[in-house]
Amino acid sequence: MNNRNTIQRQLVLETVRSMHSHPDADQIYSAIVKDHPHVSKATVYRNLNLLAEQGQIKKVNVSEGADRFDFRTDKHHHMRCRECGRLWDAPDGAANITLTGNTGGFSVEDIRIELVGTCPDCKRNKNSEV
Amino acid sequence: MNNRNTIQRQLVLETVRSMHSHPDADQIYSAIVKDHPHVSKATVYRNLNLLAEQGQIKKVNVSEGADRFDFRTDKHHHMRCRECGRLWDAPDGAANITLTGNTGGFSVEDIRIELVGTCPDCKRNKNSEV
DNA sequence: CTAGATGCAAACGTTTTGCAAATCT
DNA sequence: AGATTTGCAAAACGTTTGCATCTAG
Repeated sequence: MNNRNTIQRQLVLETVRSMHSHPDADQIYSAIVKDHPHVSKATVYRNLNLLAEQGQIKKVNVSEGADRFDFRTDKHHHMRCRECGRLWDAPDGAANITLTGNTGGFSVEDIRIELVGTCPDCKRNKNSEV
Repeated sequence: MNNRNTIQRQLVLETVRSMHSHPDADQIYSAIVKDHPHVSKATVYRNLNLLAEQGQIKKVNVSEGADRFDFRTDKHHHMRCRECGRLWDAPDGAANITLTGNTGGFSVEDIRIELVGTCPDCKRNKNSEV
């Protein structure tokens, strides 16, 4: 049997599903530990990886800092604000990528896209700083 | 004055320019230390970051493992082989991305694309394994 | 009963940092 | 001379691992 239903695993899954802010492992761990001080960070990491492998959650690799985790498992892109570091979901159809064939014998199996820029909140702050 | 012309900085720049295999900091360091045993890894890191900031080389963030460095500074995408980990330049026009406007007030300033798959070499090895 | 999961602490790989000494300009 | 850069070692950071213990099925 693989995939036992431990309290820890349920907690990790529930916590990721409840946090819609693309948290990293540490934020998920902190949220869990608040109510369950006995849970260890290693277990959180192990379960995040396992749940991501199983497709129950998604691991989002970002170009700066720790990996984020996403309760959304459907295909969508992310926008990272270079000011505050927050990750945003790109609206459906915001970015469209097409492979135009010639990859010189390299088989493309996955495409990772990250839109980097400035979020509305940080744009506002920048303006008011002037 | 910013940007002194130290031997170490020249070495880092020359070494990156001479290695066309998308090396990581450690590989660049090893290549330098071979002939200049006194150079420290911290200096290599500091210069790689500085040269990348100045646009003389490019830092390529990949979704697995250490950052790579690229002598090419022109805009192009990369393909990462999940078998051997090597990075390949995507031929011009291999991938085409278009922003279709609606990013909900988020200003996109940069688009990072990584094509993940299997390189020709590793495809060949896989077949002969069967 | 036992394969699988946990907690802990220690190790890991990558990168940055504090500081005194050295070096460019 | 003076600001910048270096080397070194130590720390930071995010993540994984070894191992003895525990637990779900």
